[in-house]
Amino acid sequence: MNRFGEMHCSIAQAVGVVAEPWTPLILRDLFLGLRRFDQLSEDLGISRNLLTQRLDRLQAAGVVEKVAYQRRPVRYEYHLTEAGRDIVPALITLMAWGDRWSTPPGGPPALLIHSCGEQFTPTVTCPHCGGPAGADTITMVAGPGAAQGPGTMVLAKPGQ
Amino acid sequence: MNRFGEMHCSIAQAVGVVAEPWTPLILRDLFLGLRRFDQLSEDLGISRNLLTQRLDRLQAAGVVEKVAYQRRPVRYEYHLTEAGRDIVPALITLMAWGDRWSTPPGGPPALLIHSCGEQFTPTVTCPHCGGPAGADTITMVAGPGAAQGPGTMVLAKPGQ
DNA sequence: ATAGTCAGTTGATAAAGTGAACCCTTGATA
DNA sequence: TATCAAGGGTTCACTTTATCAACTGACTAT
Repeated sequence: MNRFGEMHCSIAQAVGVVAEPWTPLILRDLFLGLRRFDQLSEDLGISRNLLTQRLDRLQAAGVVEKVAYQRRPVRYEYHLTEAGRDIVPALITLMAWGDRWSTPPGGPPALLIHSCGEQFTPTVTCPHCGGPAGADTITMVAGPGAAQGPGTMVLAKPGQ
Repeated sequence: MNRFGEMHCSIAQAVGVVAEPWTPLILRDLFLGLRRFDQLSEDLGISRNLLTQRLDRLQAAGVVEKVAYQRRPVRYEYHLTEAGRDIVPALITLMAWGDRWSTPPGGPPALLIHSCGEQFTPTVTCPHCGGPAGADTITMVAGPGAAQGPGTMVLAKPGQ
């Protein structure tokens, strides 16, 4: 766990696990179906020792699992766990932001197809009313676990 | 622009801008209403030279703008631009993930209230059918701007 | 005159990341 | 029996980033 993981903030928690350099791209590749160390290494161009370290940390965080796919010699591949698959909505939301604000020449490199059959841009919504949830439609308030500490100046009440 | 910004992948684009260490937390604080250099520095505990550099990069990326709020002496504060406010859905999706998978003792540090009046957990959906968009309900396919290069092994067609 | 505020800059030290080469187990080939 | 190749790493020298503390500069308030 790094220093972000110690902050009393769920964004910092998430960032501490999945926003280290390269990690979001490792997760994307695992989602897209790459499984093997050498595939990830080749696709991303990340140095191999760092890939080892990242996969270890993701495994420790319960986001990725290492599975032996053969014996003699033992060889492993990496899969997303449930927690890992659950990060996909955040990844595609980031992807939509990237498409919108750094328009690549020639159009978006990738598109999303929903199980309903439509190509779509993911939208973050409130499950009660179905309306969009964005900077203009939400308010963040202190929750039951609010505490003082780094990164909590706004929400934590003094003296708590 | 760092090496992620050069990849032909919208996730890498977004990561290159908003997933450098500390940056998501800077954006969160700006969304929550912190504006001034010293407030950010104190709240986060980030070193001041790195905060300077991060704000410069965010400004260059068009995510943050620097506004003089007084003359004599000139003093600046930082605001989210439209692109910056548009990253909020991704931030709260990450926050929901953090709440779900690293349950903090005492409950979540922060809660979200939607403009409809309800406290909610953000959901990523397909705008056509309204259904949830997650690892099990989406497919990623090559888009018009697909190209070969680092991080594109799965989607880009060989020979393109 | 002295102290304090704000928004940084400077510089020494420590931590992370890079790139290339090497290692180990094993199956296949010469 | 070499020896080659595949897969999944580890080691090491080097470069880049980050941290921490102190300092600067332009002012205002006392």
